[in-house]
Amino acid sequence: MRASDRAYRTLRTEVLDGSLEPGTVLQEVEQATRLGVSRTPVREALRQLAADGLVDASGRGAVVTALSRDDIAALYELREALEAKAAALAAQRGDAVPFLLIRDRLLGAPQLLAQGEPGLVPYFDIVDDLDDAIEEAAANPFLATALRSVQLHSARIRRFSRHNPERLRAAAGEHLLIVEAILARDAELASQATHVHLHMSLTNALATAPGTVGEADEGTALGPRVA
Amino acid sequence: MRASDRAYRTLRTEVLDGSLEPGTVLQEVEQATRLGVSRTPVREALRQLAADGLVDASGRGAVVTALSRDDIAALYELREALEAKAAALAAQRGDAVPFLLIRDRLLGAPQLLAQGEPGLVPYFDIVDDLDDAIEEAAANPFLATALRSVQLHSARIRRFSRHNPERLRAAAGEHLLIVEAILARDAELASQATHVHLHMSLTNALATAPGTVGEADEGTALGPRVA
DNA sequence: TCCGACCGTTGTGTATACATTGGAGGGGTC
DNA sequence: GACCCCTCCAATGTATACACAACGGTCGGA
Repeated sequence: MRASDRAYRTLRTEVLDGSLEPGTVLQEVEQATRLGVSRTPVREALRQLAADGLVDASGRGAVVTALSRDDIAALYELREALEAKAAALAAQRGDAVPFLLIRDRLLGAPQLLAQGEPGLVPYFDIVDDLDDAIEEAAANPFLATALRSVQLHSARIRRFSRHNPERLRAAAGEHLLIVEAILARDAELASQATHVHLHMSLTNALATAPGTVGEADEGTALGPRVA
Repeated sequence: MRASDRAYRTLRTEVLDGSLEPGTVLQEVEQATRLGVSRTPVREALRQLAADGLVDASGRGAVVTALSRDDIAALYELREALEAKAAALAAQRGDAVPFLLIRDRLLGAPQLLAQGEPGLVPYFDIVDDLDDAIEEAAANPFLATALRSVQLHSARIRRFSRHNPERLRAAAGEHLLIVEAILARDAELASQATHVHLHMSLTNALATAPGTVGEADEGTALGPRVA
């Protein structure tokens, strides 16, 4: 694998899981040293992250972007537009088979979630596979690109709902409803069920998320951190 | 301005206006020579174009992407989801002033279009300013990013409607309806008016566009061209 | 003591040299 | 004659060197 890809994936993972907090300044030389590659692939990775909206490259050094509560609300507005459309298209066009499989897996989700922490990974695998199945069924490359972008940012929020099993159980039910609507080829219902799911999800996210995702509580006057 | 920005803008303009046709292979050394810069900024520009979806960078050399009729339909599906949402948000949140100004300008659009070719630039300026005003009024940075992406691809299609004054006059009326809905703070109407406009626009685009936008009719067996 | 200018340091932008990979073409063999 | 393999070449990937611009610190003057 190319060094630039490794650099990109490493940095992206660190931004998504919060080990690189918002406000962190990523400097080319510094990251090149840390990642054991030269500046060239790091530059490329930082440009990519900037295109993703995960860092802000204006000026000197790339700064990891913050996700304010307003940003989360805005992200969900976009998700609603995109995912409702995607669900509707999937209901119209999609092949039933993958959704049948996902339905079965979703029916087992409450058991998974009852296991606590170890069940979370397989649970989120189901949700991710559902996203992929809808994206595939919608058969629209432009929509797919836009969906991947919002999924990227949504991943930064997900870690807050990880510790809310009650919400996850409810979400599993909402996902099931979406799958049923797609299987019934009811585009309108699929769209509305998605709308409902995102509304509940946003409510939970805003209730769970701190003022600004990942922003350090200590030392706001310390200026940007350099990692 | 940075050399990489100049390279990016030059290449992007050439892709959008069709002077670099789909299938054209853009090689780093070649473009570096042509644009009078080194490979480094060209690499950056090509990466950016790939992120935009204007070139396909898989494998060796970046290939200018084609826009099939299916792609155009898919693009309009995404536009509908995004622009309907944006118009609705603009109706809910937007400041009326910019839309009042645009309404006045749109009322003069038929006169502009009656001038033929010289009126086209100011006409499309009005449309672009309306897009910007809606984007601004929607006050959603994620939606704004997605909108800019579809506008980029839409620009590749626009040159087909340039020579259809009748359609442009109708489109001006549809835009006016959207503006009126936003001014009336009627989110549902703004959304539906956008839906209608895009439906008509797509119908026209598919009627006007060749099988694959910009694809050479001669020599499909010649393999990719190198520019 | 405070303000401003100059210089040093640091970081990014660009160019170029070197490494590596992928592919095309030719030759050999089955 | 066709297919496979080997070799060579060209284009991309990576590293590094150089140039320029911005920020900070210090020194001098008011």
